[in-house]
Amino acid sequence: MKVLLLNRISIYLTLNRISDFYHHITMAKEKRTSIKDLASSLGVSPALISIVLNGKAKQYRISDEMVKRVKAAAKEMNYYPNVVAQNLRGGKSQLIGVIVTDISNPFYSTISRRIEDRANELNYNVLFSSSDENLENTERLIKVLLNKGVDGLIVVPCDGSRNSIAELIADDVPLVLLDRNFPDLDVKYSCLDNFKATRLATRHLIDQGYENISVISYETQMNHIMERVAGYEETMREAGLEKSININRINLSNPRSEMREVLGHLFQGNTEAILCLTNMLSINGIYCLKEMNKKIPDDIAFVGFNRSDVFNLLDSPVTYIKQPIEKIANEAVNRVVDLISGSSYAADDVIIADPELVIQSSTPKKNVLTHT
Amino acid sequence: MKVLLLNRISIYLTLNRISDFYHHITMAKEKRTSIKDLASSLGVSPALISIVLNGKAKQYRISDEMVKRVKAAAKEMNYYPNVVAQNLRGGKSQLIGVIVTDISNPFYSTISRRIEDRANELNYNVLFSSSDENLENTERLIKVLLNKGVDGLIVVPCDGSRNSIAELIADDVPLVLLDRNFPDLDVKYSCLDNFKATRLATRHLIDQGYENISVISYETQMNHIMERVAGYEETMREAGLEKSININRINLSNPRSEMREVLGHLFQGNTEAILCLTNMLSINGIYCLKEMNKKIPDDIAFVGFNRSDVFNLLDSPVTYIKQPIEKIANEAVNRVVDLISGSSYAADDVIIADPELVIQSSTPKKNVLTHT
DNA sequence: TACATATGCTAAAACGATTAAGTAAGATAA
DNA sequence: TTATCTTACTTAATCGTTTTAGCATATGTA
Repeated sequence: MKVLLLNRISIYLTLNRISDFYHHITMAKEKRTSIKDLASSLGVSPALISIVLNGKAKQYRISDEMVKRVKAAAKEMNYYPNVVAQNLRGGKSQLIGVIVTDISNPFYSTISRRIEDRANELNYNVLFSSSDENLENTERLIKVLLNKGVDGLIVVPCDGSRNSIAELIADDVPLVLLDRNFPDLDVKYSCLDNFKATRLATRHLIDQGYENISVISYETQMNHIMERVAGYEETMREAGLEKSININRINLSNPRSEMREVLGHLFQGNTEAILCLTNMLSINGIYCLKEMNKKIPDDIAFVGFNRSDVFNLLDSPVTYIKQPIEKIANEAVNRVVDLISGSSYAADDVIIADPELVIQSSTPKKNVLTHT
Repeated sequence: MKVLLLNRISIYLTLNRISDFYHHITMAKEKRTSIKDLASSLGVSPALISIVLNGKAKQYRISDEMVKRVKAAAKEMNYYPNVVAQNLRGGKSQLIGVIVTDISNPFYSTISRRIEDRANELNYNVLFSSSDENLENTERLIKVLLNKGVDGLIVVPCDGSRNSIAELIADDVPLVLLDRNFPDLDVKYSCLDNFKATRLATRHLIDQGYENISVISYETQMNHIMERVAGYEETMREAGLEKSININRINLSNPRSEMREVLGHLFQGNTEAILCLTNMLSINGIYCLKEMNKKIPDDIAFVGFNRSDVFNLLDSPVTYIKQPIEKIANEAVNRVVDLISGSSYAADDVIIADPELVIQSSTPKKNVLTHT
């Protein structure tokens, strides 16, 4: 359009004037309509416009006639409010800040997608960011997001972030923890029932006839992992298998080589079944087993955590613990919006979602294999 | 802290007064330091503070003595600027809106992560959203993001969005297309060299001795897919294999069953090698081949698109076309920031990134298999 | 002595929206 | 007739920052 116009008109212009014309176009670039523009175009005060467009016409006894005119003008002049100004004035930004550990991690990208959709349903937008499980990043991102004027936060807290989270609570920032929580803090959260998750998996393995069940976990103080470990331990103990409890912790700085080492150990012992406590550990484990030419389930039974395409591609698809991602994400958003606006979308103060065990052929009845 | 304090003092208070006290605490909640606070604490004007903290002291001939005092006070009172106010004043939000088709798709979540990081490096934040390849969603999201006051947009355009994109350009919205583009529009973009990508793959297959190479694509008018098809076709023609050109298009509404059908056809014909034009098609293809008990590469050679964990888990890891995701994401951000602020971070006006072919054992020399 | 120049700062408007408080004009009541 | 109440608006302050224009005071020059 612009170019067409320029071509048509420039016929009549000297070179000098063309640049004037250009300048004029640039200057004339339709600035976004503000409340003032609407006001002066209707010959009324800016306040009136604001009142009408915020649905407070009744309260301020603005005439129906005027309300109509204002709305018509707003539509015609394509007015939409400047969120930055609204935000400064002390209003809300309709923005939720989300900190996950890594948005490119399939678990968190799936959860983020659902957070996005739910937030949109409730008329919020989402600022995502990734902490890389790093405390400094987490603290920086919290500051950045608050500084951006987000109305509330959904945070996957990393190791060591307890105090930062406590500060947020003390400052009355609307906050919901996701995926993990700090049981000693009075904070809202939306998590898997991690204890039940490994309990379910361990019970299943025991029911299938396995006794020497080993866990692969990683080094952390985070509550969600400790719960997973506890679920395994307690179930083993209940079954009188306390002597077989075997927990292997991997340092995340070099997961592949540490996994190799751990698996090497396990095969020197009498481990019959492996339970991996995270998705990343599961996938690494599967890769390493393949490297070592060990077959699931012939050489070892295997239970993974969270779905992965990789699980279903094996000759024996992998039994895994499935999280109700939709529910966890939905309720996190519901809760934070409740905190922000006093609404009551959330089913509960705190969400501890039930896991599901998707049973596939990586965990067959043990006697089928050994006694036939 | 708050609770401790409350307990101590409440001893002396009636119930009524406790709520007063609570109210008082809430009111007293340390408000964030503003420029005004600094100014009055130093007995100078707010302008001076702003000038000093923006490094314009020289320009405004502020004394060195004063500069020191201001900086010391700012540090001591833990001042940091209110970004919302800065944005209002400067008309910028330091926000980039990003529309991908689905943030939970591994390709886009990986690219989003890099967009996030690069944007942060340039002092921007990112609003992500997902269009689900849907035109209405795309148009709605563009509006929503502009309403949020984003300074610029990075968009993965969906089928049929040409006109919406053209409008954005006409409105001078800083915009960079990602992953796909419209060659007839004068718009910035950051994409893979799609033609070269399939050219590379097809060439490789031909070099390995395959002649009957079939492509699996999907129904779309989008340029990036047409380029991929063209790269294949032209390479086949150059090699004198025009008669073997075989392009199969799948409707995305039901990919798995359509894939089964297509593969069934291919096995009835004389296809020796399959080239899948997207990651999703590749993974679906691999699943279906497994279902059909067909082995890669014994029964058929296979080239995939974009990396996937699945590719490397097969007995013969899959040869695939690798995109320089980092570069594509980086340059998209660079470009849009350049458009917004007149900087010049981007290497070029338009980025057409070189693909890389990661050669693995799914595409062995043909004669090795057939003539030994 | 008078004028110009340098120095070191301040005043005030602006960005766009919201809202408590106020006002003017007409209607109603005493 | 005067006081009171409605109605339908407006005024002006405010959020926190930036920036242009200006104002004293001090110093230098002729």
